[in-house]
Amino acid sequence: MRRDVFQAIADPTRRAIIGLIALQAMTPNALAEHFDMSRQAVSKHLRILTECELVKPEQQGREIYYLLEMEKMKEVDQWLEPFRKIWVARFDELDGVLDRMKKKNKG
Amino acid sequence: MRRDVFQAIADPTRRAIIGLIALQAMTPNALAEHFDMSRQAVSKHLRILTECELVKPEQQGREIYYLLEMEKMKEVDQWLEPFRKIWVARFDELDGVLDRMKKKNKG
DNA sequence: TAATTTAGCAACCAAATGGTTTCCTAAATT
DNA sequence: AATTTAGGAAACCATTTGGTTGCTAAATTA
Repeated sequence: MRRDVFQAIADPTRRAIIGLIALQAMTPNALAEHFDMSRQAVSKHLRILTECELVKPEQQGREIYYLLEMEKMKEVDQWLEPFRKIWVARFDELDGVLDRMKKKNKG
Repeated sequence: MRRDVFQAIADPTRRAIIGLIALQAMTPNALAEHFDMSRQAVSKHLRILTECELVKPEQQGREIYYLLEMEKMKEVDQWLEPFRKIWVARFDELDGVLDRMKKKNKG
């Protein structure tokens, strides 16, 4: 099976989990309360997130807190980077067009 | 089935397709030459990308050029935004720490 | 007009997903 | 010592994925 960030964020439940633990580390039980599914289903998502290294389990007594590995999130950002450049370039282009239009109207 | 940007970019072949057509619109056959799989397999990925509205087919004679819908890519960027804020905040925090260290060494 | 090229569509298949339920172990509580 | 609680592991299931091959239709070329 594929185990990378893109696989990790493909599922909406997993994106929601990421959103929740970004605010604060949480246990599987606490997380499960936010979803309409069994604790085990959430645990499975946590396992995938752990395998993708987007999340790190930290034992605390009999509880396990899952924390977000922010570094891994940057991989998505990095993949996006060249595309962001393209749309910024297009915006600048449009900017130039608008500029020329203004000048034309003035003159 | 789920049909959103995150599903679209989950597959490495699809990410590669996106990368290729970001440079220039391409036909399924032209795309297939870049991969070690059948033209039909690539076409299936194009269908998913089209359903996710990340790509737009444009008929030209008997050829169909697929172009990237850059706007849709921004949805990933938008989802990332709050997380980016967090890691920027952490960097600033670290910055503050380094600053205080410097001052301590000076004094 | 006949042959070729482009590309979508359908059927098929093995493997992966996303969920369930049941079971087990280890800590914490009584 | 017995019980409750937290949470992982396994078995199971339906659906989806990602690939294959074979077909057809339309446009192009000879």
